[in-house]
Amino acid sequence: MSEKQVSASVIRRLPRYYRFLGMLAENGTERISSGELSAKMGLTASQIRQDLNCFGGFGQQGYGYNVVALREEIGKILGLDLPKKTILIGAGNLGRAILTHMNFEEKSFSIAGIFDRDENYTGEILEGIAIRHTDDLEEFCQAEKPDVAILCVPKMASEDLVRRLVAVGIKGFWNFSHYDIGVHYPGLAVENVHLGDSLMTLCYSMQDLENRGEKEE
Amino acid sequence: MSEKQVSASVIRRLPRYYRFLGMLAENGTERISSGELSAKMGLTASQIRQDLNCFGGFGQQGYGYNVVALREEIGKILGLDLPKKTILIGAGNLGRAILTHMNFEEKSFSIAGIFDRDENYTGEILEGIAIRHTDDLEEFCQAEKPDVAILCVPKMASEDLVRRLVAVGIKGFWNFSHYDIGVHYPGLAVENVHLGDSLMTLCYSMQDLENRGEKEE
DNA sequence: TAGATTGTTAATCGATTAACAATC
DNA sequence: TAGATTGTTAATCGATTAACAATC
Repeated sequence: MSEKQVSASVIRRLPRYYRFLGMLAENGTERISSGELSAKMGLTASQIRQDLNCFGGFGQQGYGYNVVALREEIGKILGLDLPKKTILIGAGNLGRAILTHMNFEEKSFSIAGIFDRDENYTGEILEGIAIRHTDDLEEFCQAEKPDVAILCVPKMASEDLVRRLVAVGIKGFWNFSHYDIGVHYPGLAVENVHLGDSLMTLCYSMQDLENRGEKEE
Repeated sequence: MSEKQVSASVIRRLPRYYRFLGMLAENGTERISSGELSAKMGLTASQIRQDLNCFGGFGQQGYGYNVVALREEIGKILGLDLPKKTILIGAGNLGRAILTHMNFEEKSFSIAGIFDRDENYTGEILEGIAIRHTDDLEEFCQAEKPDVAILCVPKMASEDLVRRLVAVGIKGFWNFSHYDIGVHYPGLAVENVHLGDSLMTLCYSMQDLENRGEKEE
């Protein structure tokens, strides 16, 4: 049962399928065809069928796909059911916003600890968890063996922190810092969030929109 | 002087170039070749040269690229110098984190107003700006004519808000809500940030890492 | 000048789309 | 059964990589 490597392009679309199927399920839609779904999502029916068939045949000819069943399959493919013990590094504005805004449990992430280097934060309770000082990172990780770290610290602090976290066995990073983990540590699971890049891309689109408008005049 | 449409794949790489060149400039590096830069960034020299040549020849044979000059060129291509009057909708945890964490001015975004539907927030000052009630949105926008809205509200609230914002002339959205603006309003500049999708992608990578590990045993 | 490195064209690779036979 | 829609193969399209002549 050799699993053929699935391309990153396909994987990146799975969460979006998962979201749309969730919405459909909420609306009580029972079944959907690739054609209907493609119209809603703004892509081609072919692509949807190709994407899904990387993982198996989840549909039925002449019927389409069962919304709830397909959603669950995609959830399993993504590993949303795999438990992931998680720590948050950096309890500033961004760390707190992420902590409260994400539905971690829903995706089987459990927040086991929160760390910050600011001693004024130490002991403060966020979402039922006391903030620890970064000095206690090693001790905590050796005891608790977390899998994932959410990195909400400035770039300057990241290099050292990543080294320490990798040393105590962290295998996955949700990286909001601007330190390029992937380049330095291959073989980890890293997901970089560069909000600045996203804002710059919007910037380009705005300019592009304006240029196009001028040309039409 | 017909500008050929540049592909989204190229555009999405520009902010990353911009960031790396910024780092190099900080370190005092004066010039860099596509080969050196590709090694640092984990991509091919060919790709860098191809990407840059979508916009013009910024290098010099036998020498490479001037770091500071190239960075500025990319900034201009992205439109970082184009002023963008911006409003924030939703002053909850996430909105506040974004407000304080992003370097808006650096990219010529100026925050002109902040709105929230929670009356308890009205009048509160964030970064020198008083939070307004969402009811005052139209009046404010007709007077101030902002270009961009940062949408940090729940999905439920977004549909109505986007309709209202488009009506008063907002052309760009930095969208942290889960409402799919692009599908409903083509012809706007929209940049969606789906943190949940990013977290699910990390989830997949974790599972994948584990599977690979097991196979090797 | 000789060496280095770009700009650019050509070749390759992968991803998307189209088509259609299989089948519910 | 007839109609619909999948799973899957083949065709197309676009993006990445390789190669090399131009040139600083």
